[in-house]
Amino acid sequence: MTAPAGRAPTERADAARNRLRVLEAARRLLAADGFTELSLDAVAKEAGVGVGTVYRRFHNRPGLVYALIEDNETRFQEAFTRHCADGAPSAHDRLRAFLHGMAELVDDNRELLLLAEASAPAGRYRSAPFRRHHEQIAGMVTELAPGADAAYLADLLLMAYTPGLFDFQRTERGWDVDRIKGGLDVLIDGIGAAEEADRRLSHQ
Amino acid sequence: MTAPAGRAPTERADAARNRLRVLEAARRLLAADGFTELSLDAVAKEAGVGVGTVYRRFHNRPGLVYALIEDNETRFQEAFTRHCADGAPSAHDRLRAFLHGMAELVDDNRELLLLAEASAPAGRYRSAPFRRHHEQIAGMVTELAPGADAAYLADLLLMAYTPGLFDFQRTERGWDVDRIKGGLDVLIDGIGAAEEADRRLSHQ
DNA sequence: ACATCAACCGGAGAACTCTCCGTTTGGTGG
DNA sequence: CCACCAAACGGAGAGTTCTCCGGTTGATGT
Repeated sequence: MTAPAGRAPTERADAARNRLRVLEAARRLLAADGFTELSLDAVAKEAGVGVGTVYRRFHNRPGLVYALIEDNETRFQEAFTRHCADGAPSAHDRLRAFLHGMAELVDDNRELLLLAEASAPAGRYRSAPFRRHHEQIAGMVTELAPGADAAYLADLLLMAYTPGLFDFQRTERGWDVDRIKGGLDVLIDGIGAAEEADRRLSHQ
Repeated sequence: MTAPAGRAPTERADAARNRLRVLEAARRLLAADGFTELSLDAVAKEAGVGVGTVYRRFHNRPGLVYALIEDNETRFQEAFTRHCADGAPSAHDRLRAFLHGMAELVDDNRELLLLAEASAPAGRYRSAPFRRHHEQIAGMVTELAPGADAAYLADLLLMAYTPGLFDFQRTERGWDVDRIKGGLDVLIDGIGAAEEADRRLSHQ
């Protein structure tokens, strides 16, 4: 009668049980074999279910891995919402907080994200998290620089968190998260400054 | 004696013959089956060589597809070099020309690039073209804004050409190339403006 | 011409992804 | 308690990717 509070209307008991089994099996295999590979075949075997079950529920590897990360993502969103409620910060400050927080979120889940997007990287732009983040960033950019192409700038800002790039910068280039945050700051200031310059020009 | 002018020192005749066969077979299959898939097994069969031969020479699908695009890339580089020779344009103008030209290059080869990075997207950052472009862009950014983190900004500018994103913007969002160029212009101006603002602040 | 050998060839085979569909089962209304 | 069926299960199988290694061959020096 009452929906089980977890998922969509009335998830069957066996489905719920198997969902947990699969997620736990995935965590177990990742802990054992490292974060560089995760065969869904192996996950199914470890979970004691058929491969069909795994694929029906999670669609593909990114789907499974995102399910593993979901909690961190919602915590990040809550933290951001809380920050916005504190003393009504300016668009500039909110954007900065969002981008910095995002950098930390991605850094914390670097290996998992990398694994997720090793396959099906094109699906990223259609995914729900990407769309949501895009909307949020575009909103703040519009506020900060009403004249600029907010949608495009939001795209580019989001690309800063592409797992492959992020990991490359952190690992191969040896940059720390602060350097990345600093780079993003330049961009934020640049967007604001370009807008200002634009305004001065057209109001001259 | 004389190197065959094509490749590394003394490519064997059979190797050269097979290389061409494979490339032609790939073009044939792409023309026939569309640009959404390209099985290297099928390419090998079509070319009349073993799969091992294909993989040894091109390593993986991106490798093969990049070989297919290589000509366009060198034409782009030559055009850019020519532009830089014309009347010594400013860093701002050169960067703008480079980014716009790149947008057209990527647009022209959209389908192939998308195909190439459908697998092995992480390899992108280590690839020779990426490194070369990065260096070129970073150089111009340094000239334009000596205070900013040129390496980071170059990374981000290059991410604008990620095949998945580019195709998404063009196809799903229905943007034309000019809109993308316009978005890049805002960024270029922003980088310059932020730098200027920075300078004013520190010289105050 | 011929011997030598590094480089190349080819395809069997291991591992993986994802689909398809016949079978089973949890939930519900009578 | 039972009958019903939408939903979930599972694993065989088709299609790929990529590796490995025994066999072959093109280039070179004599």
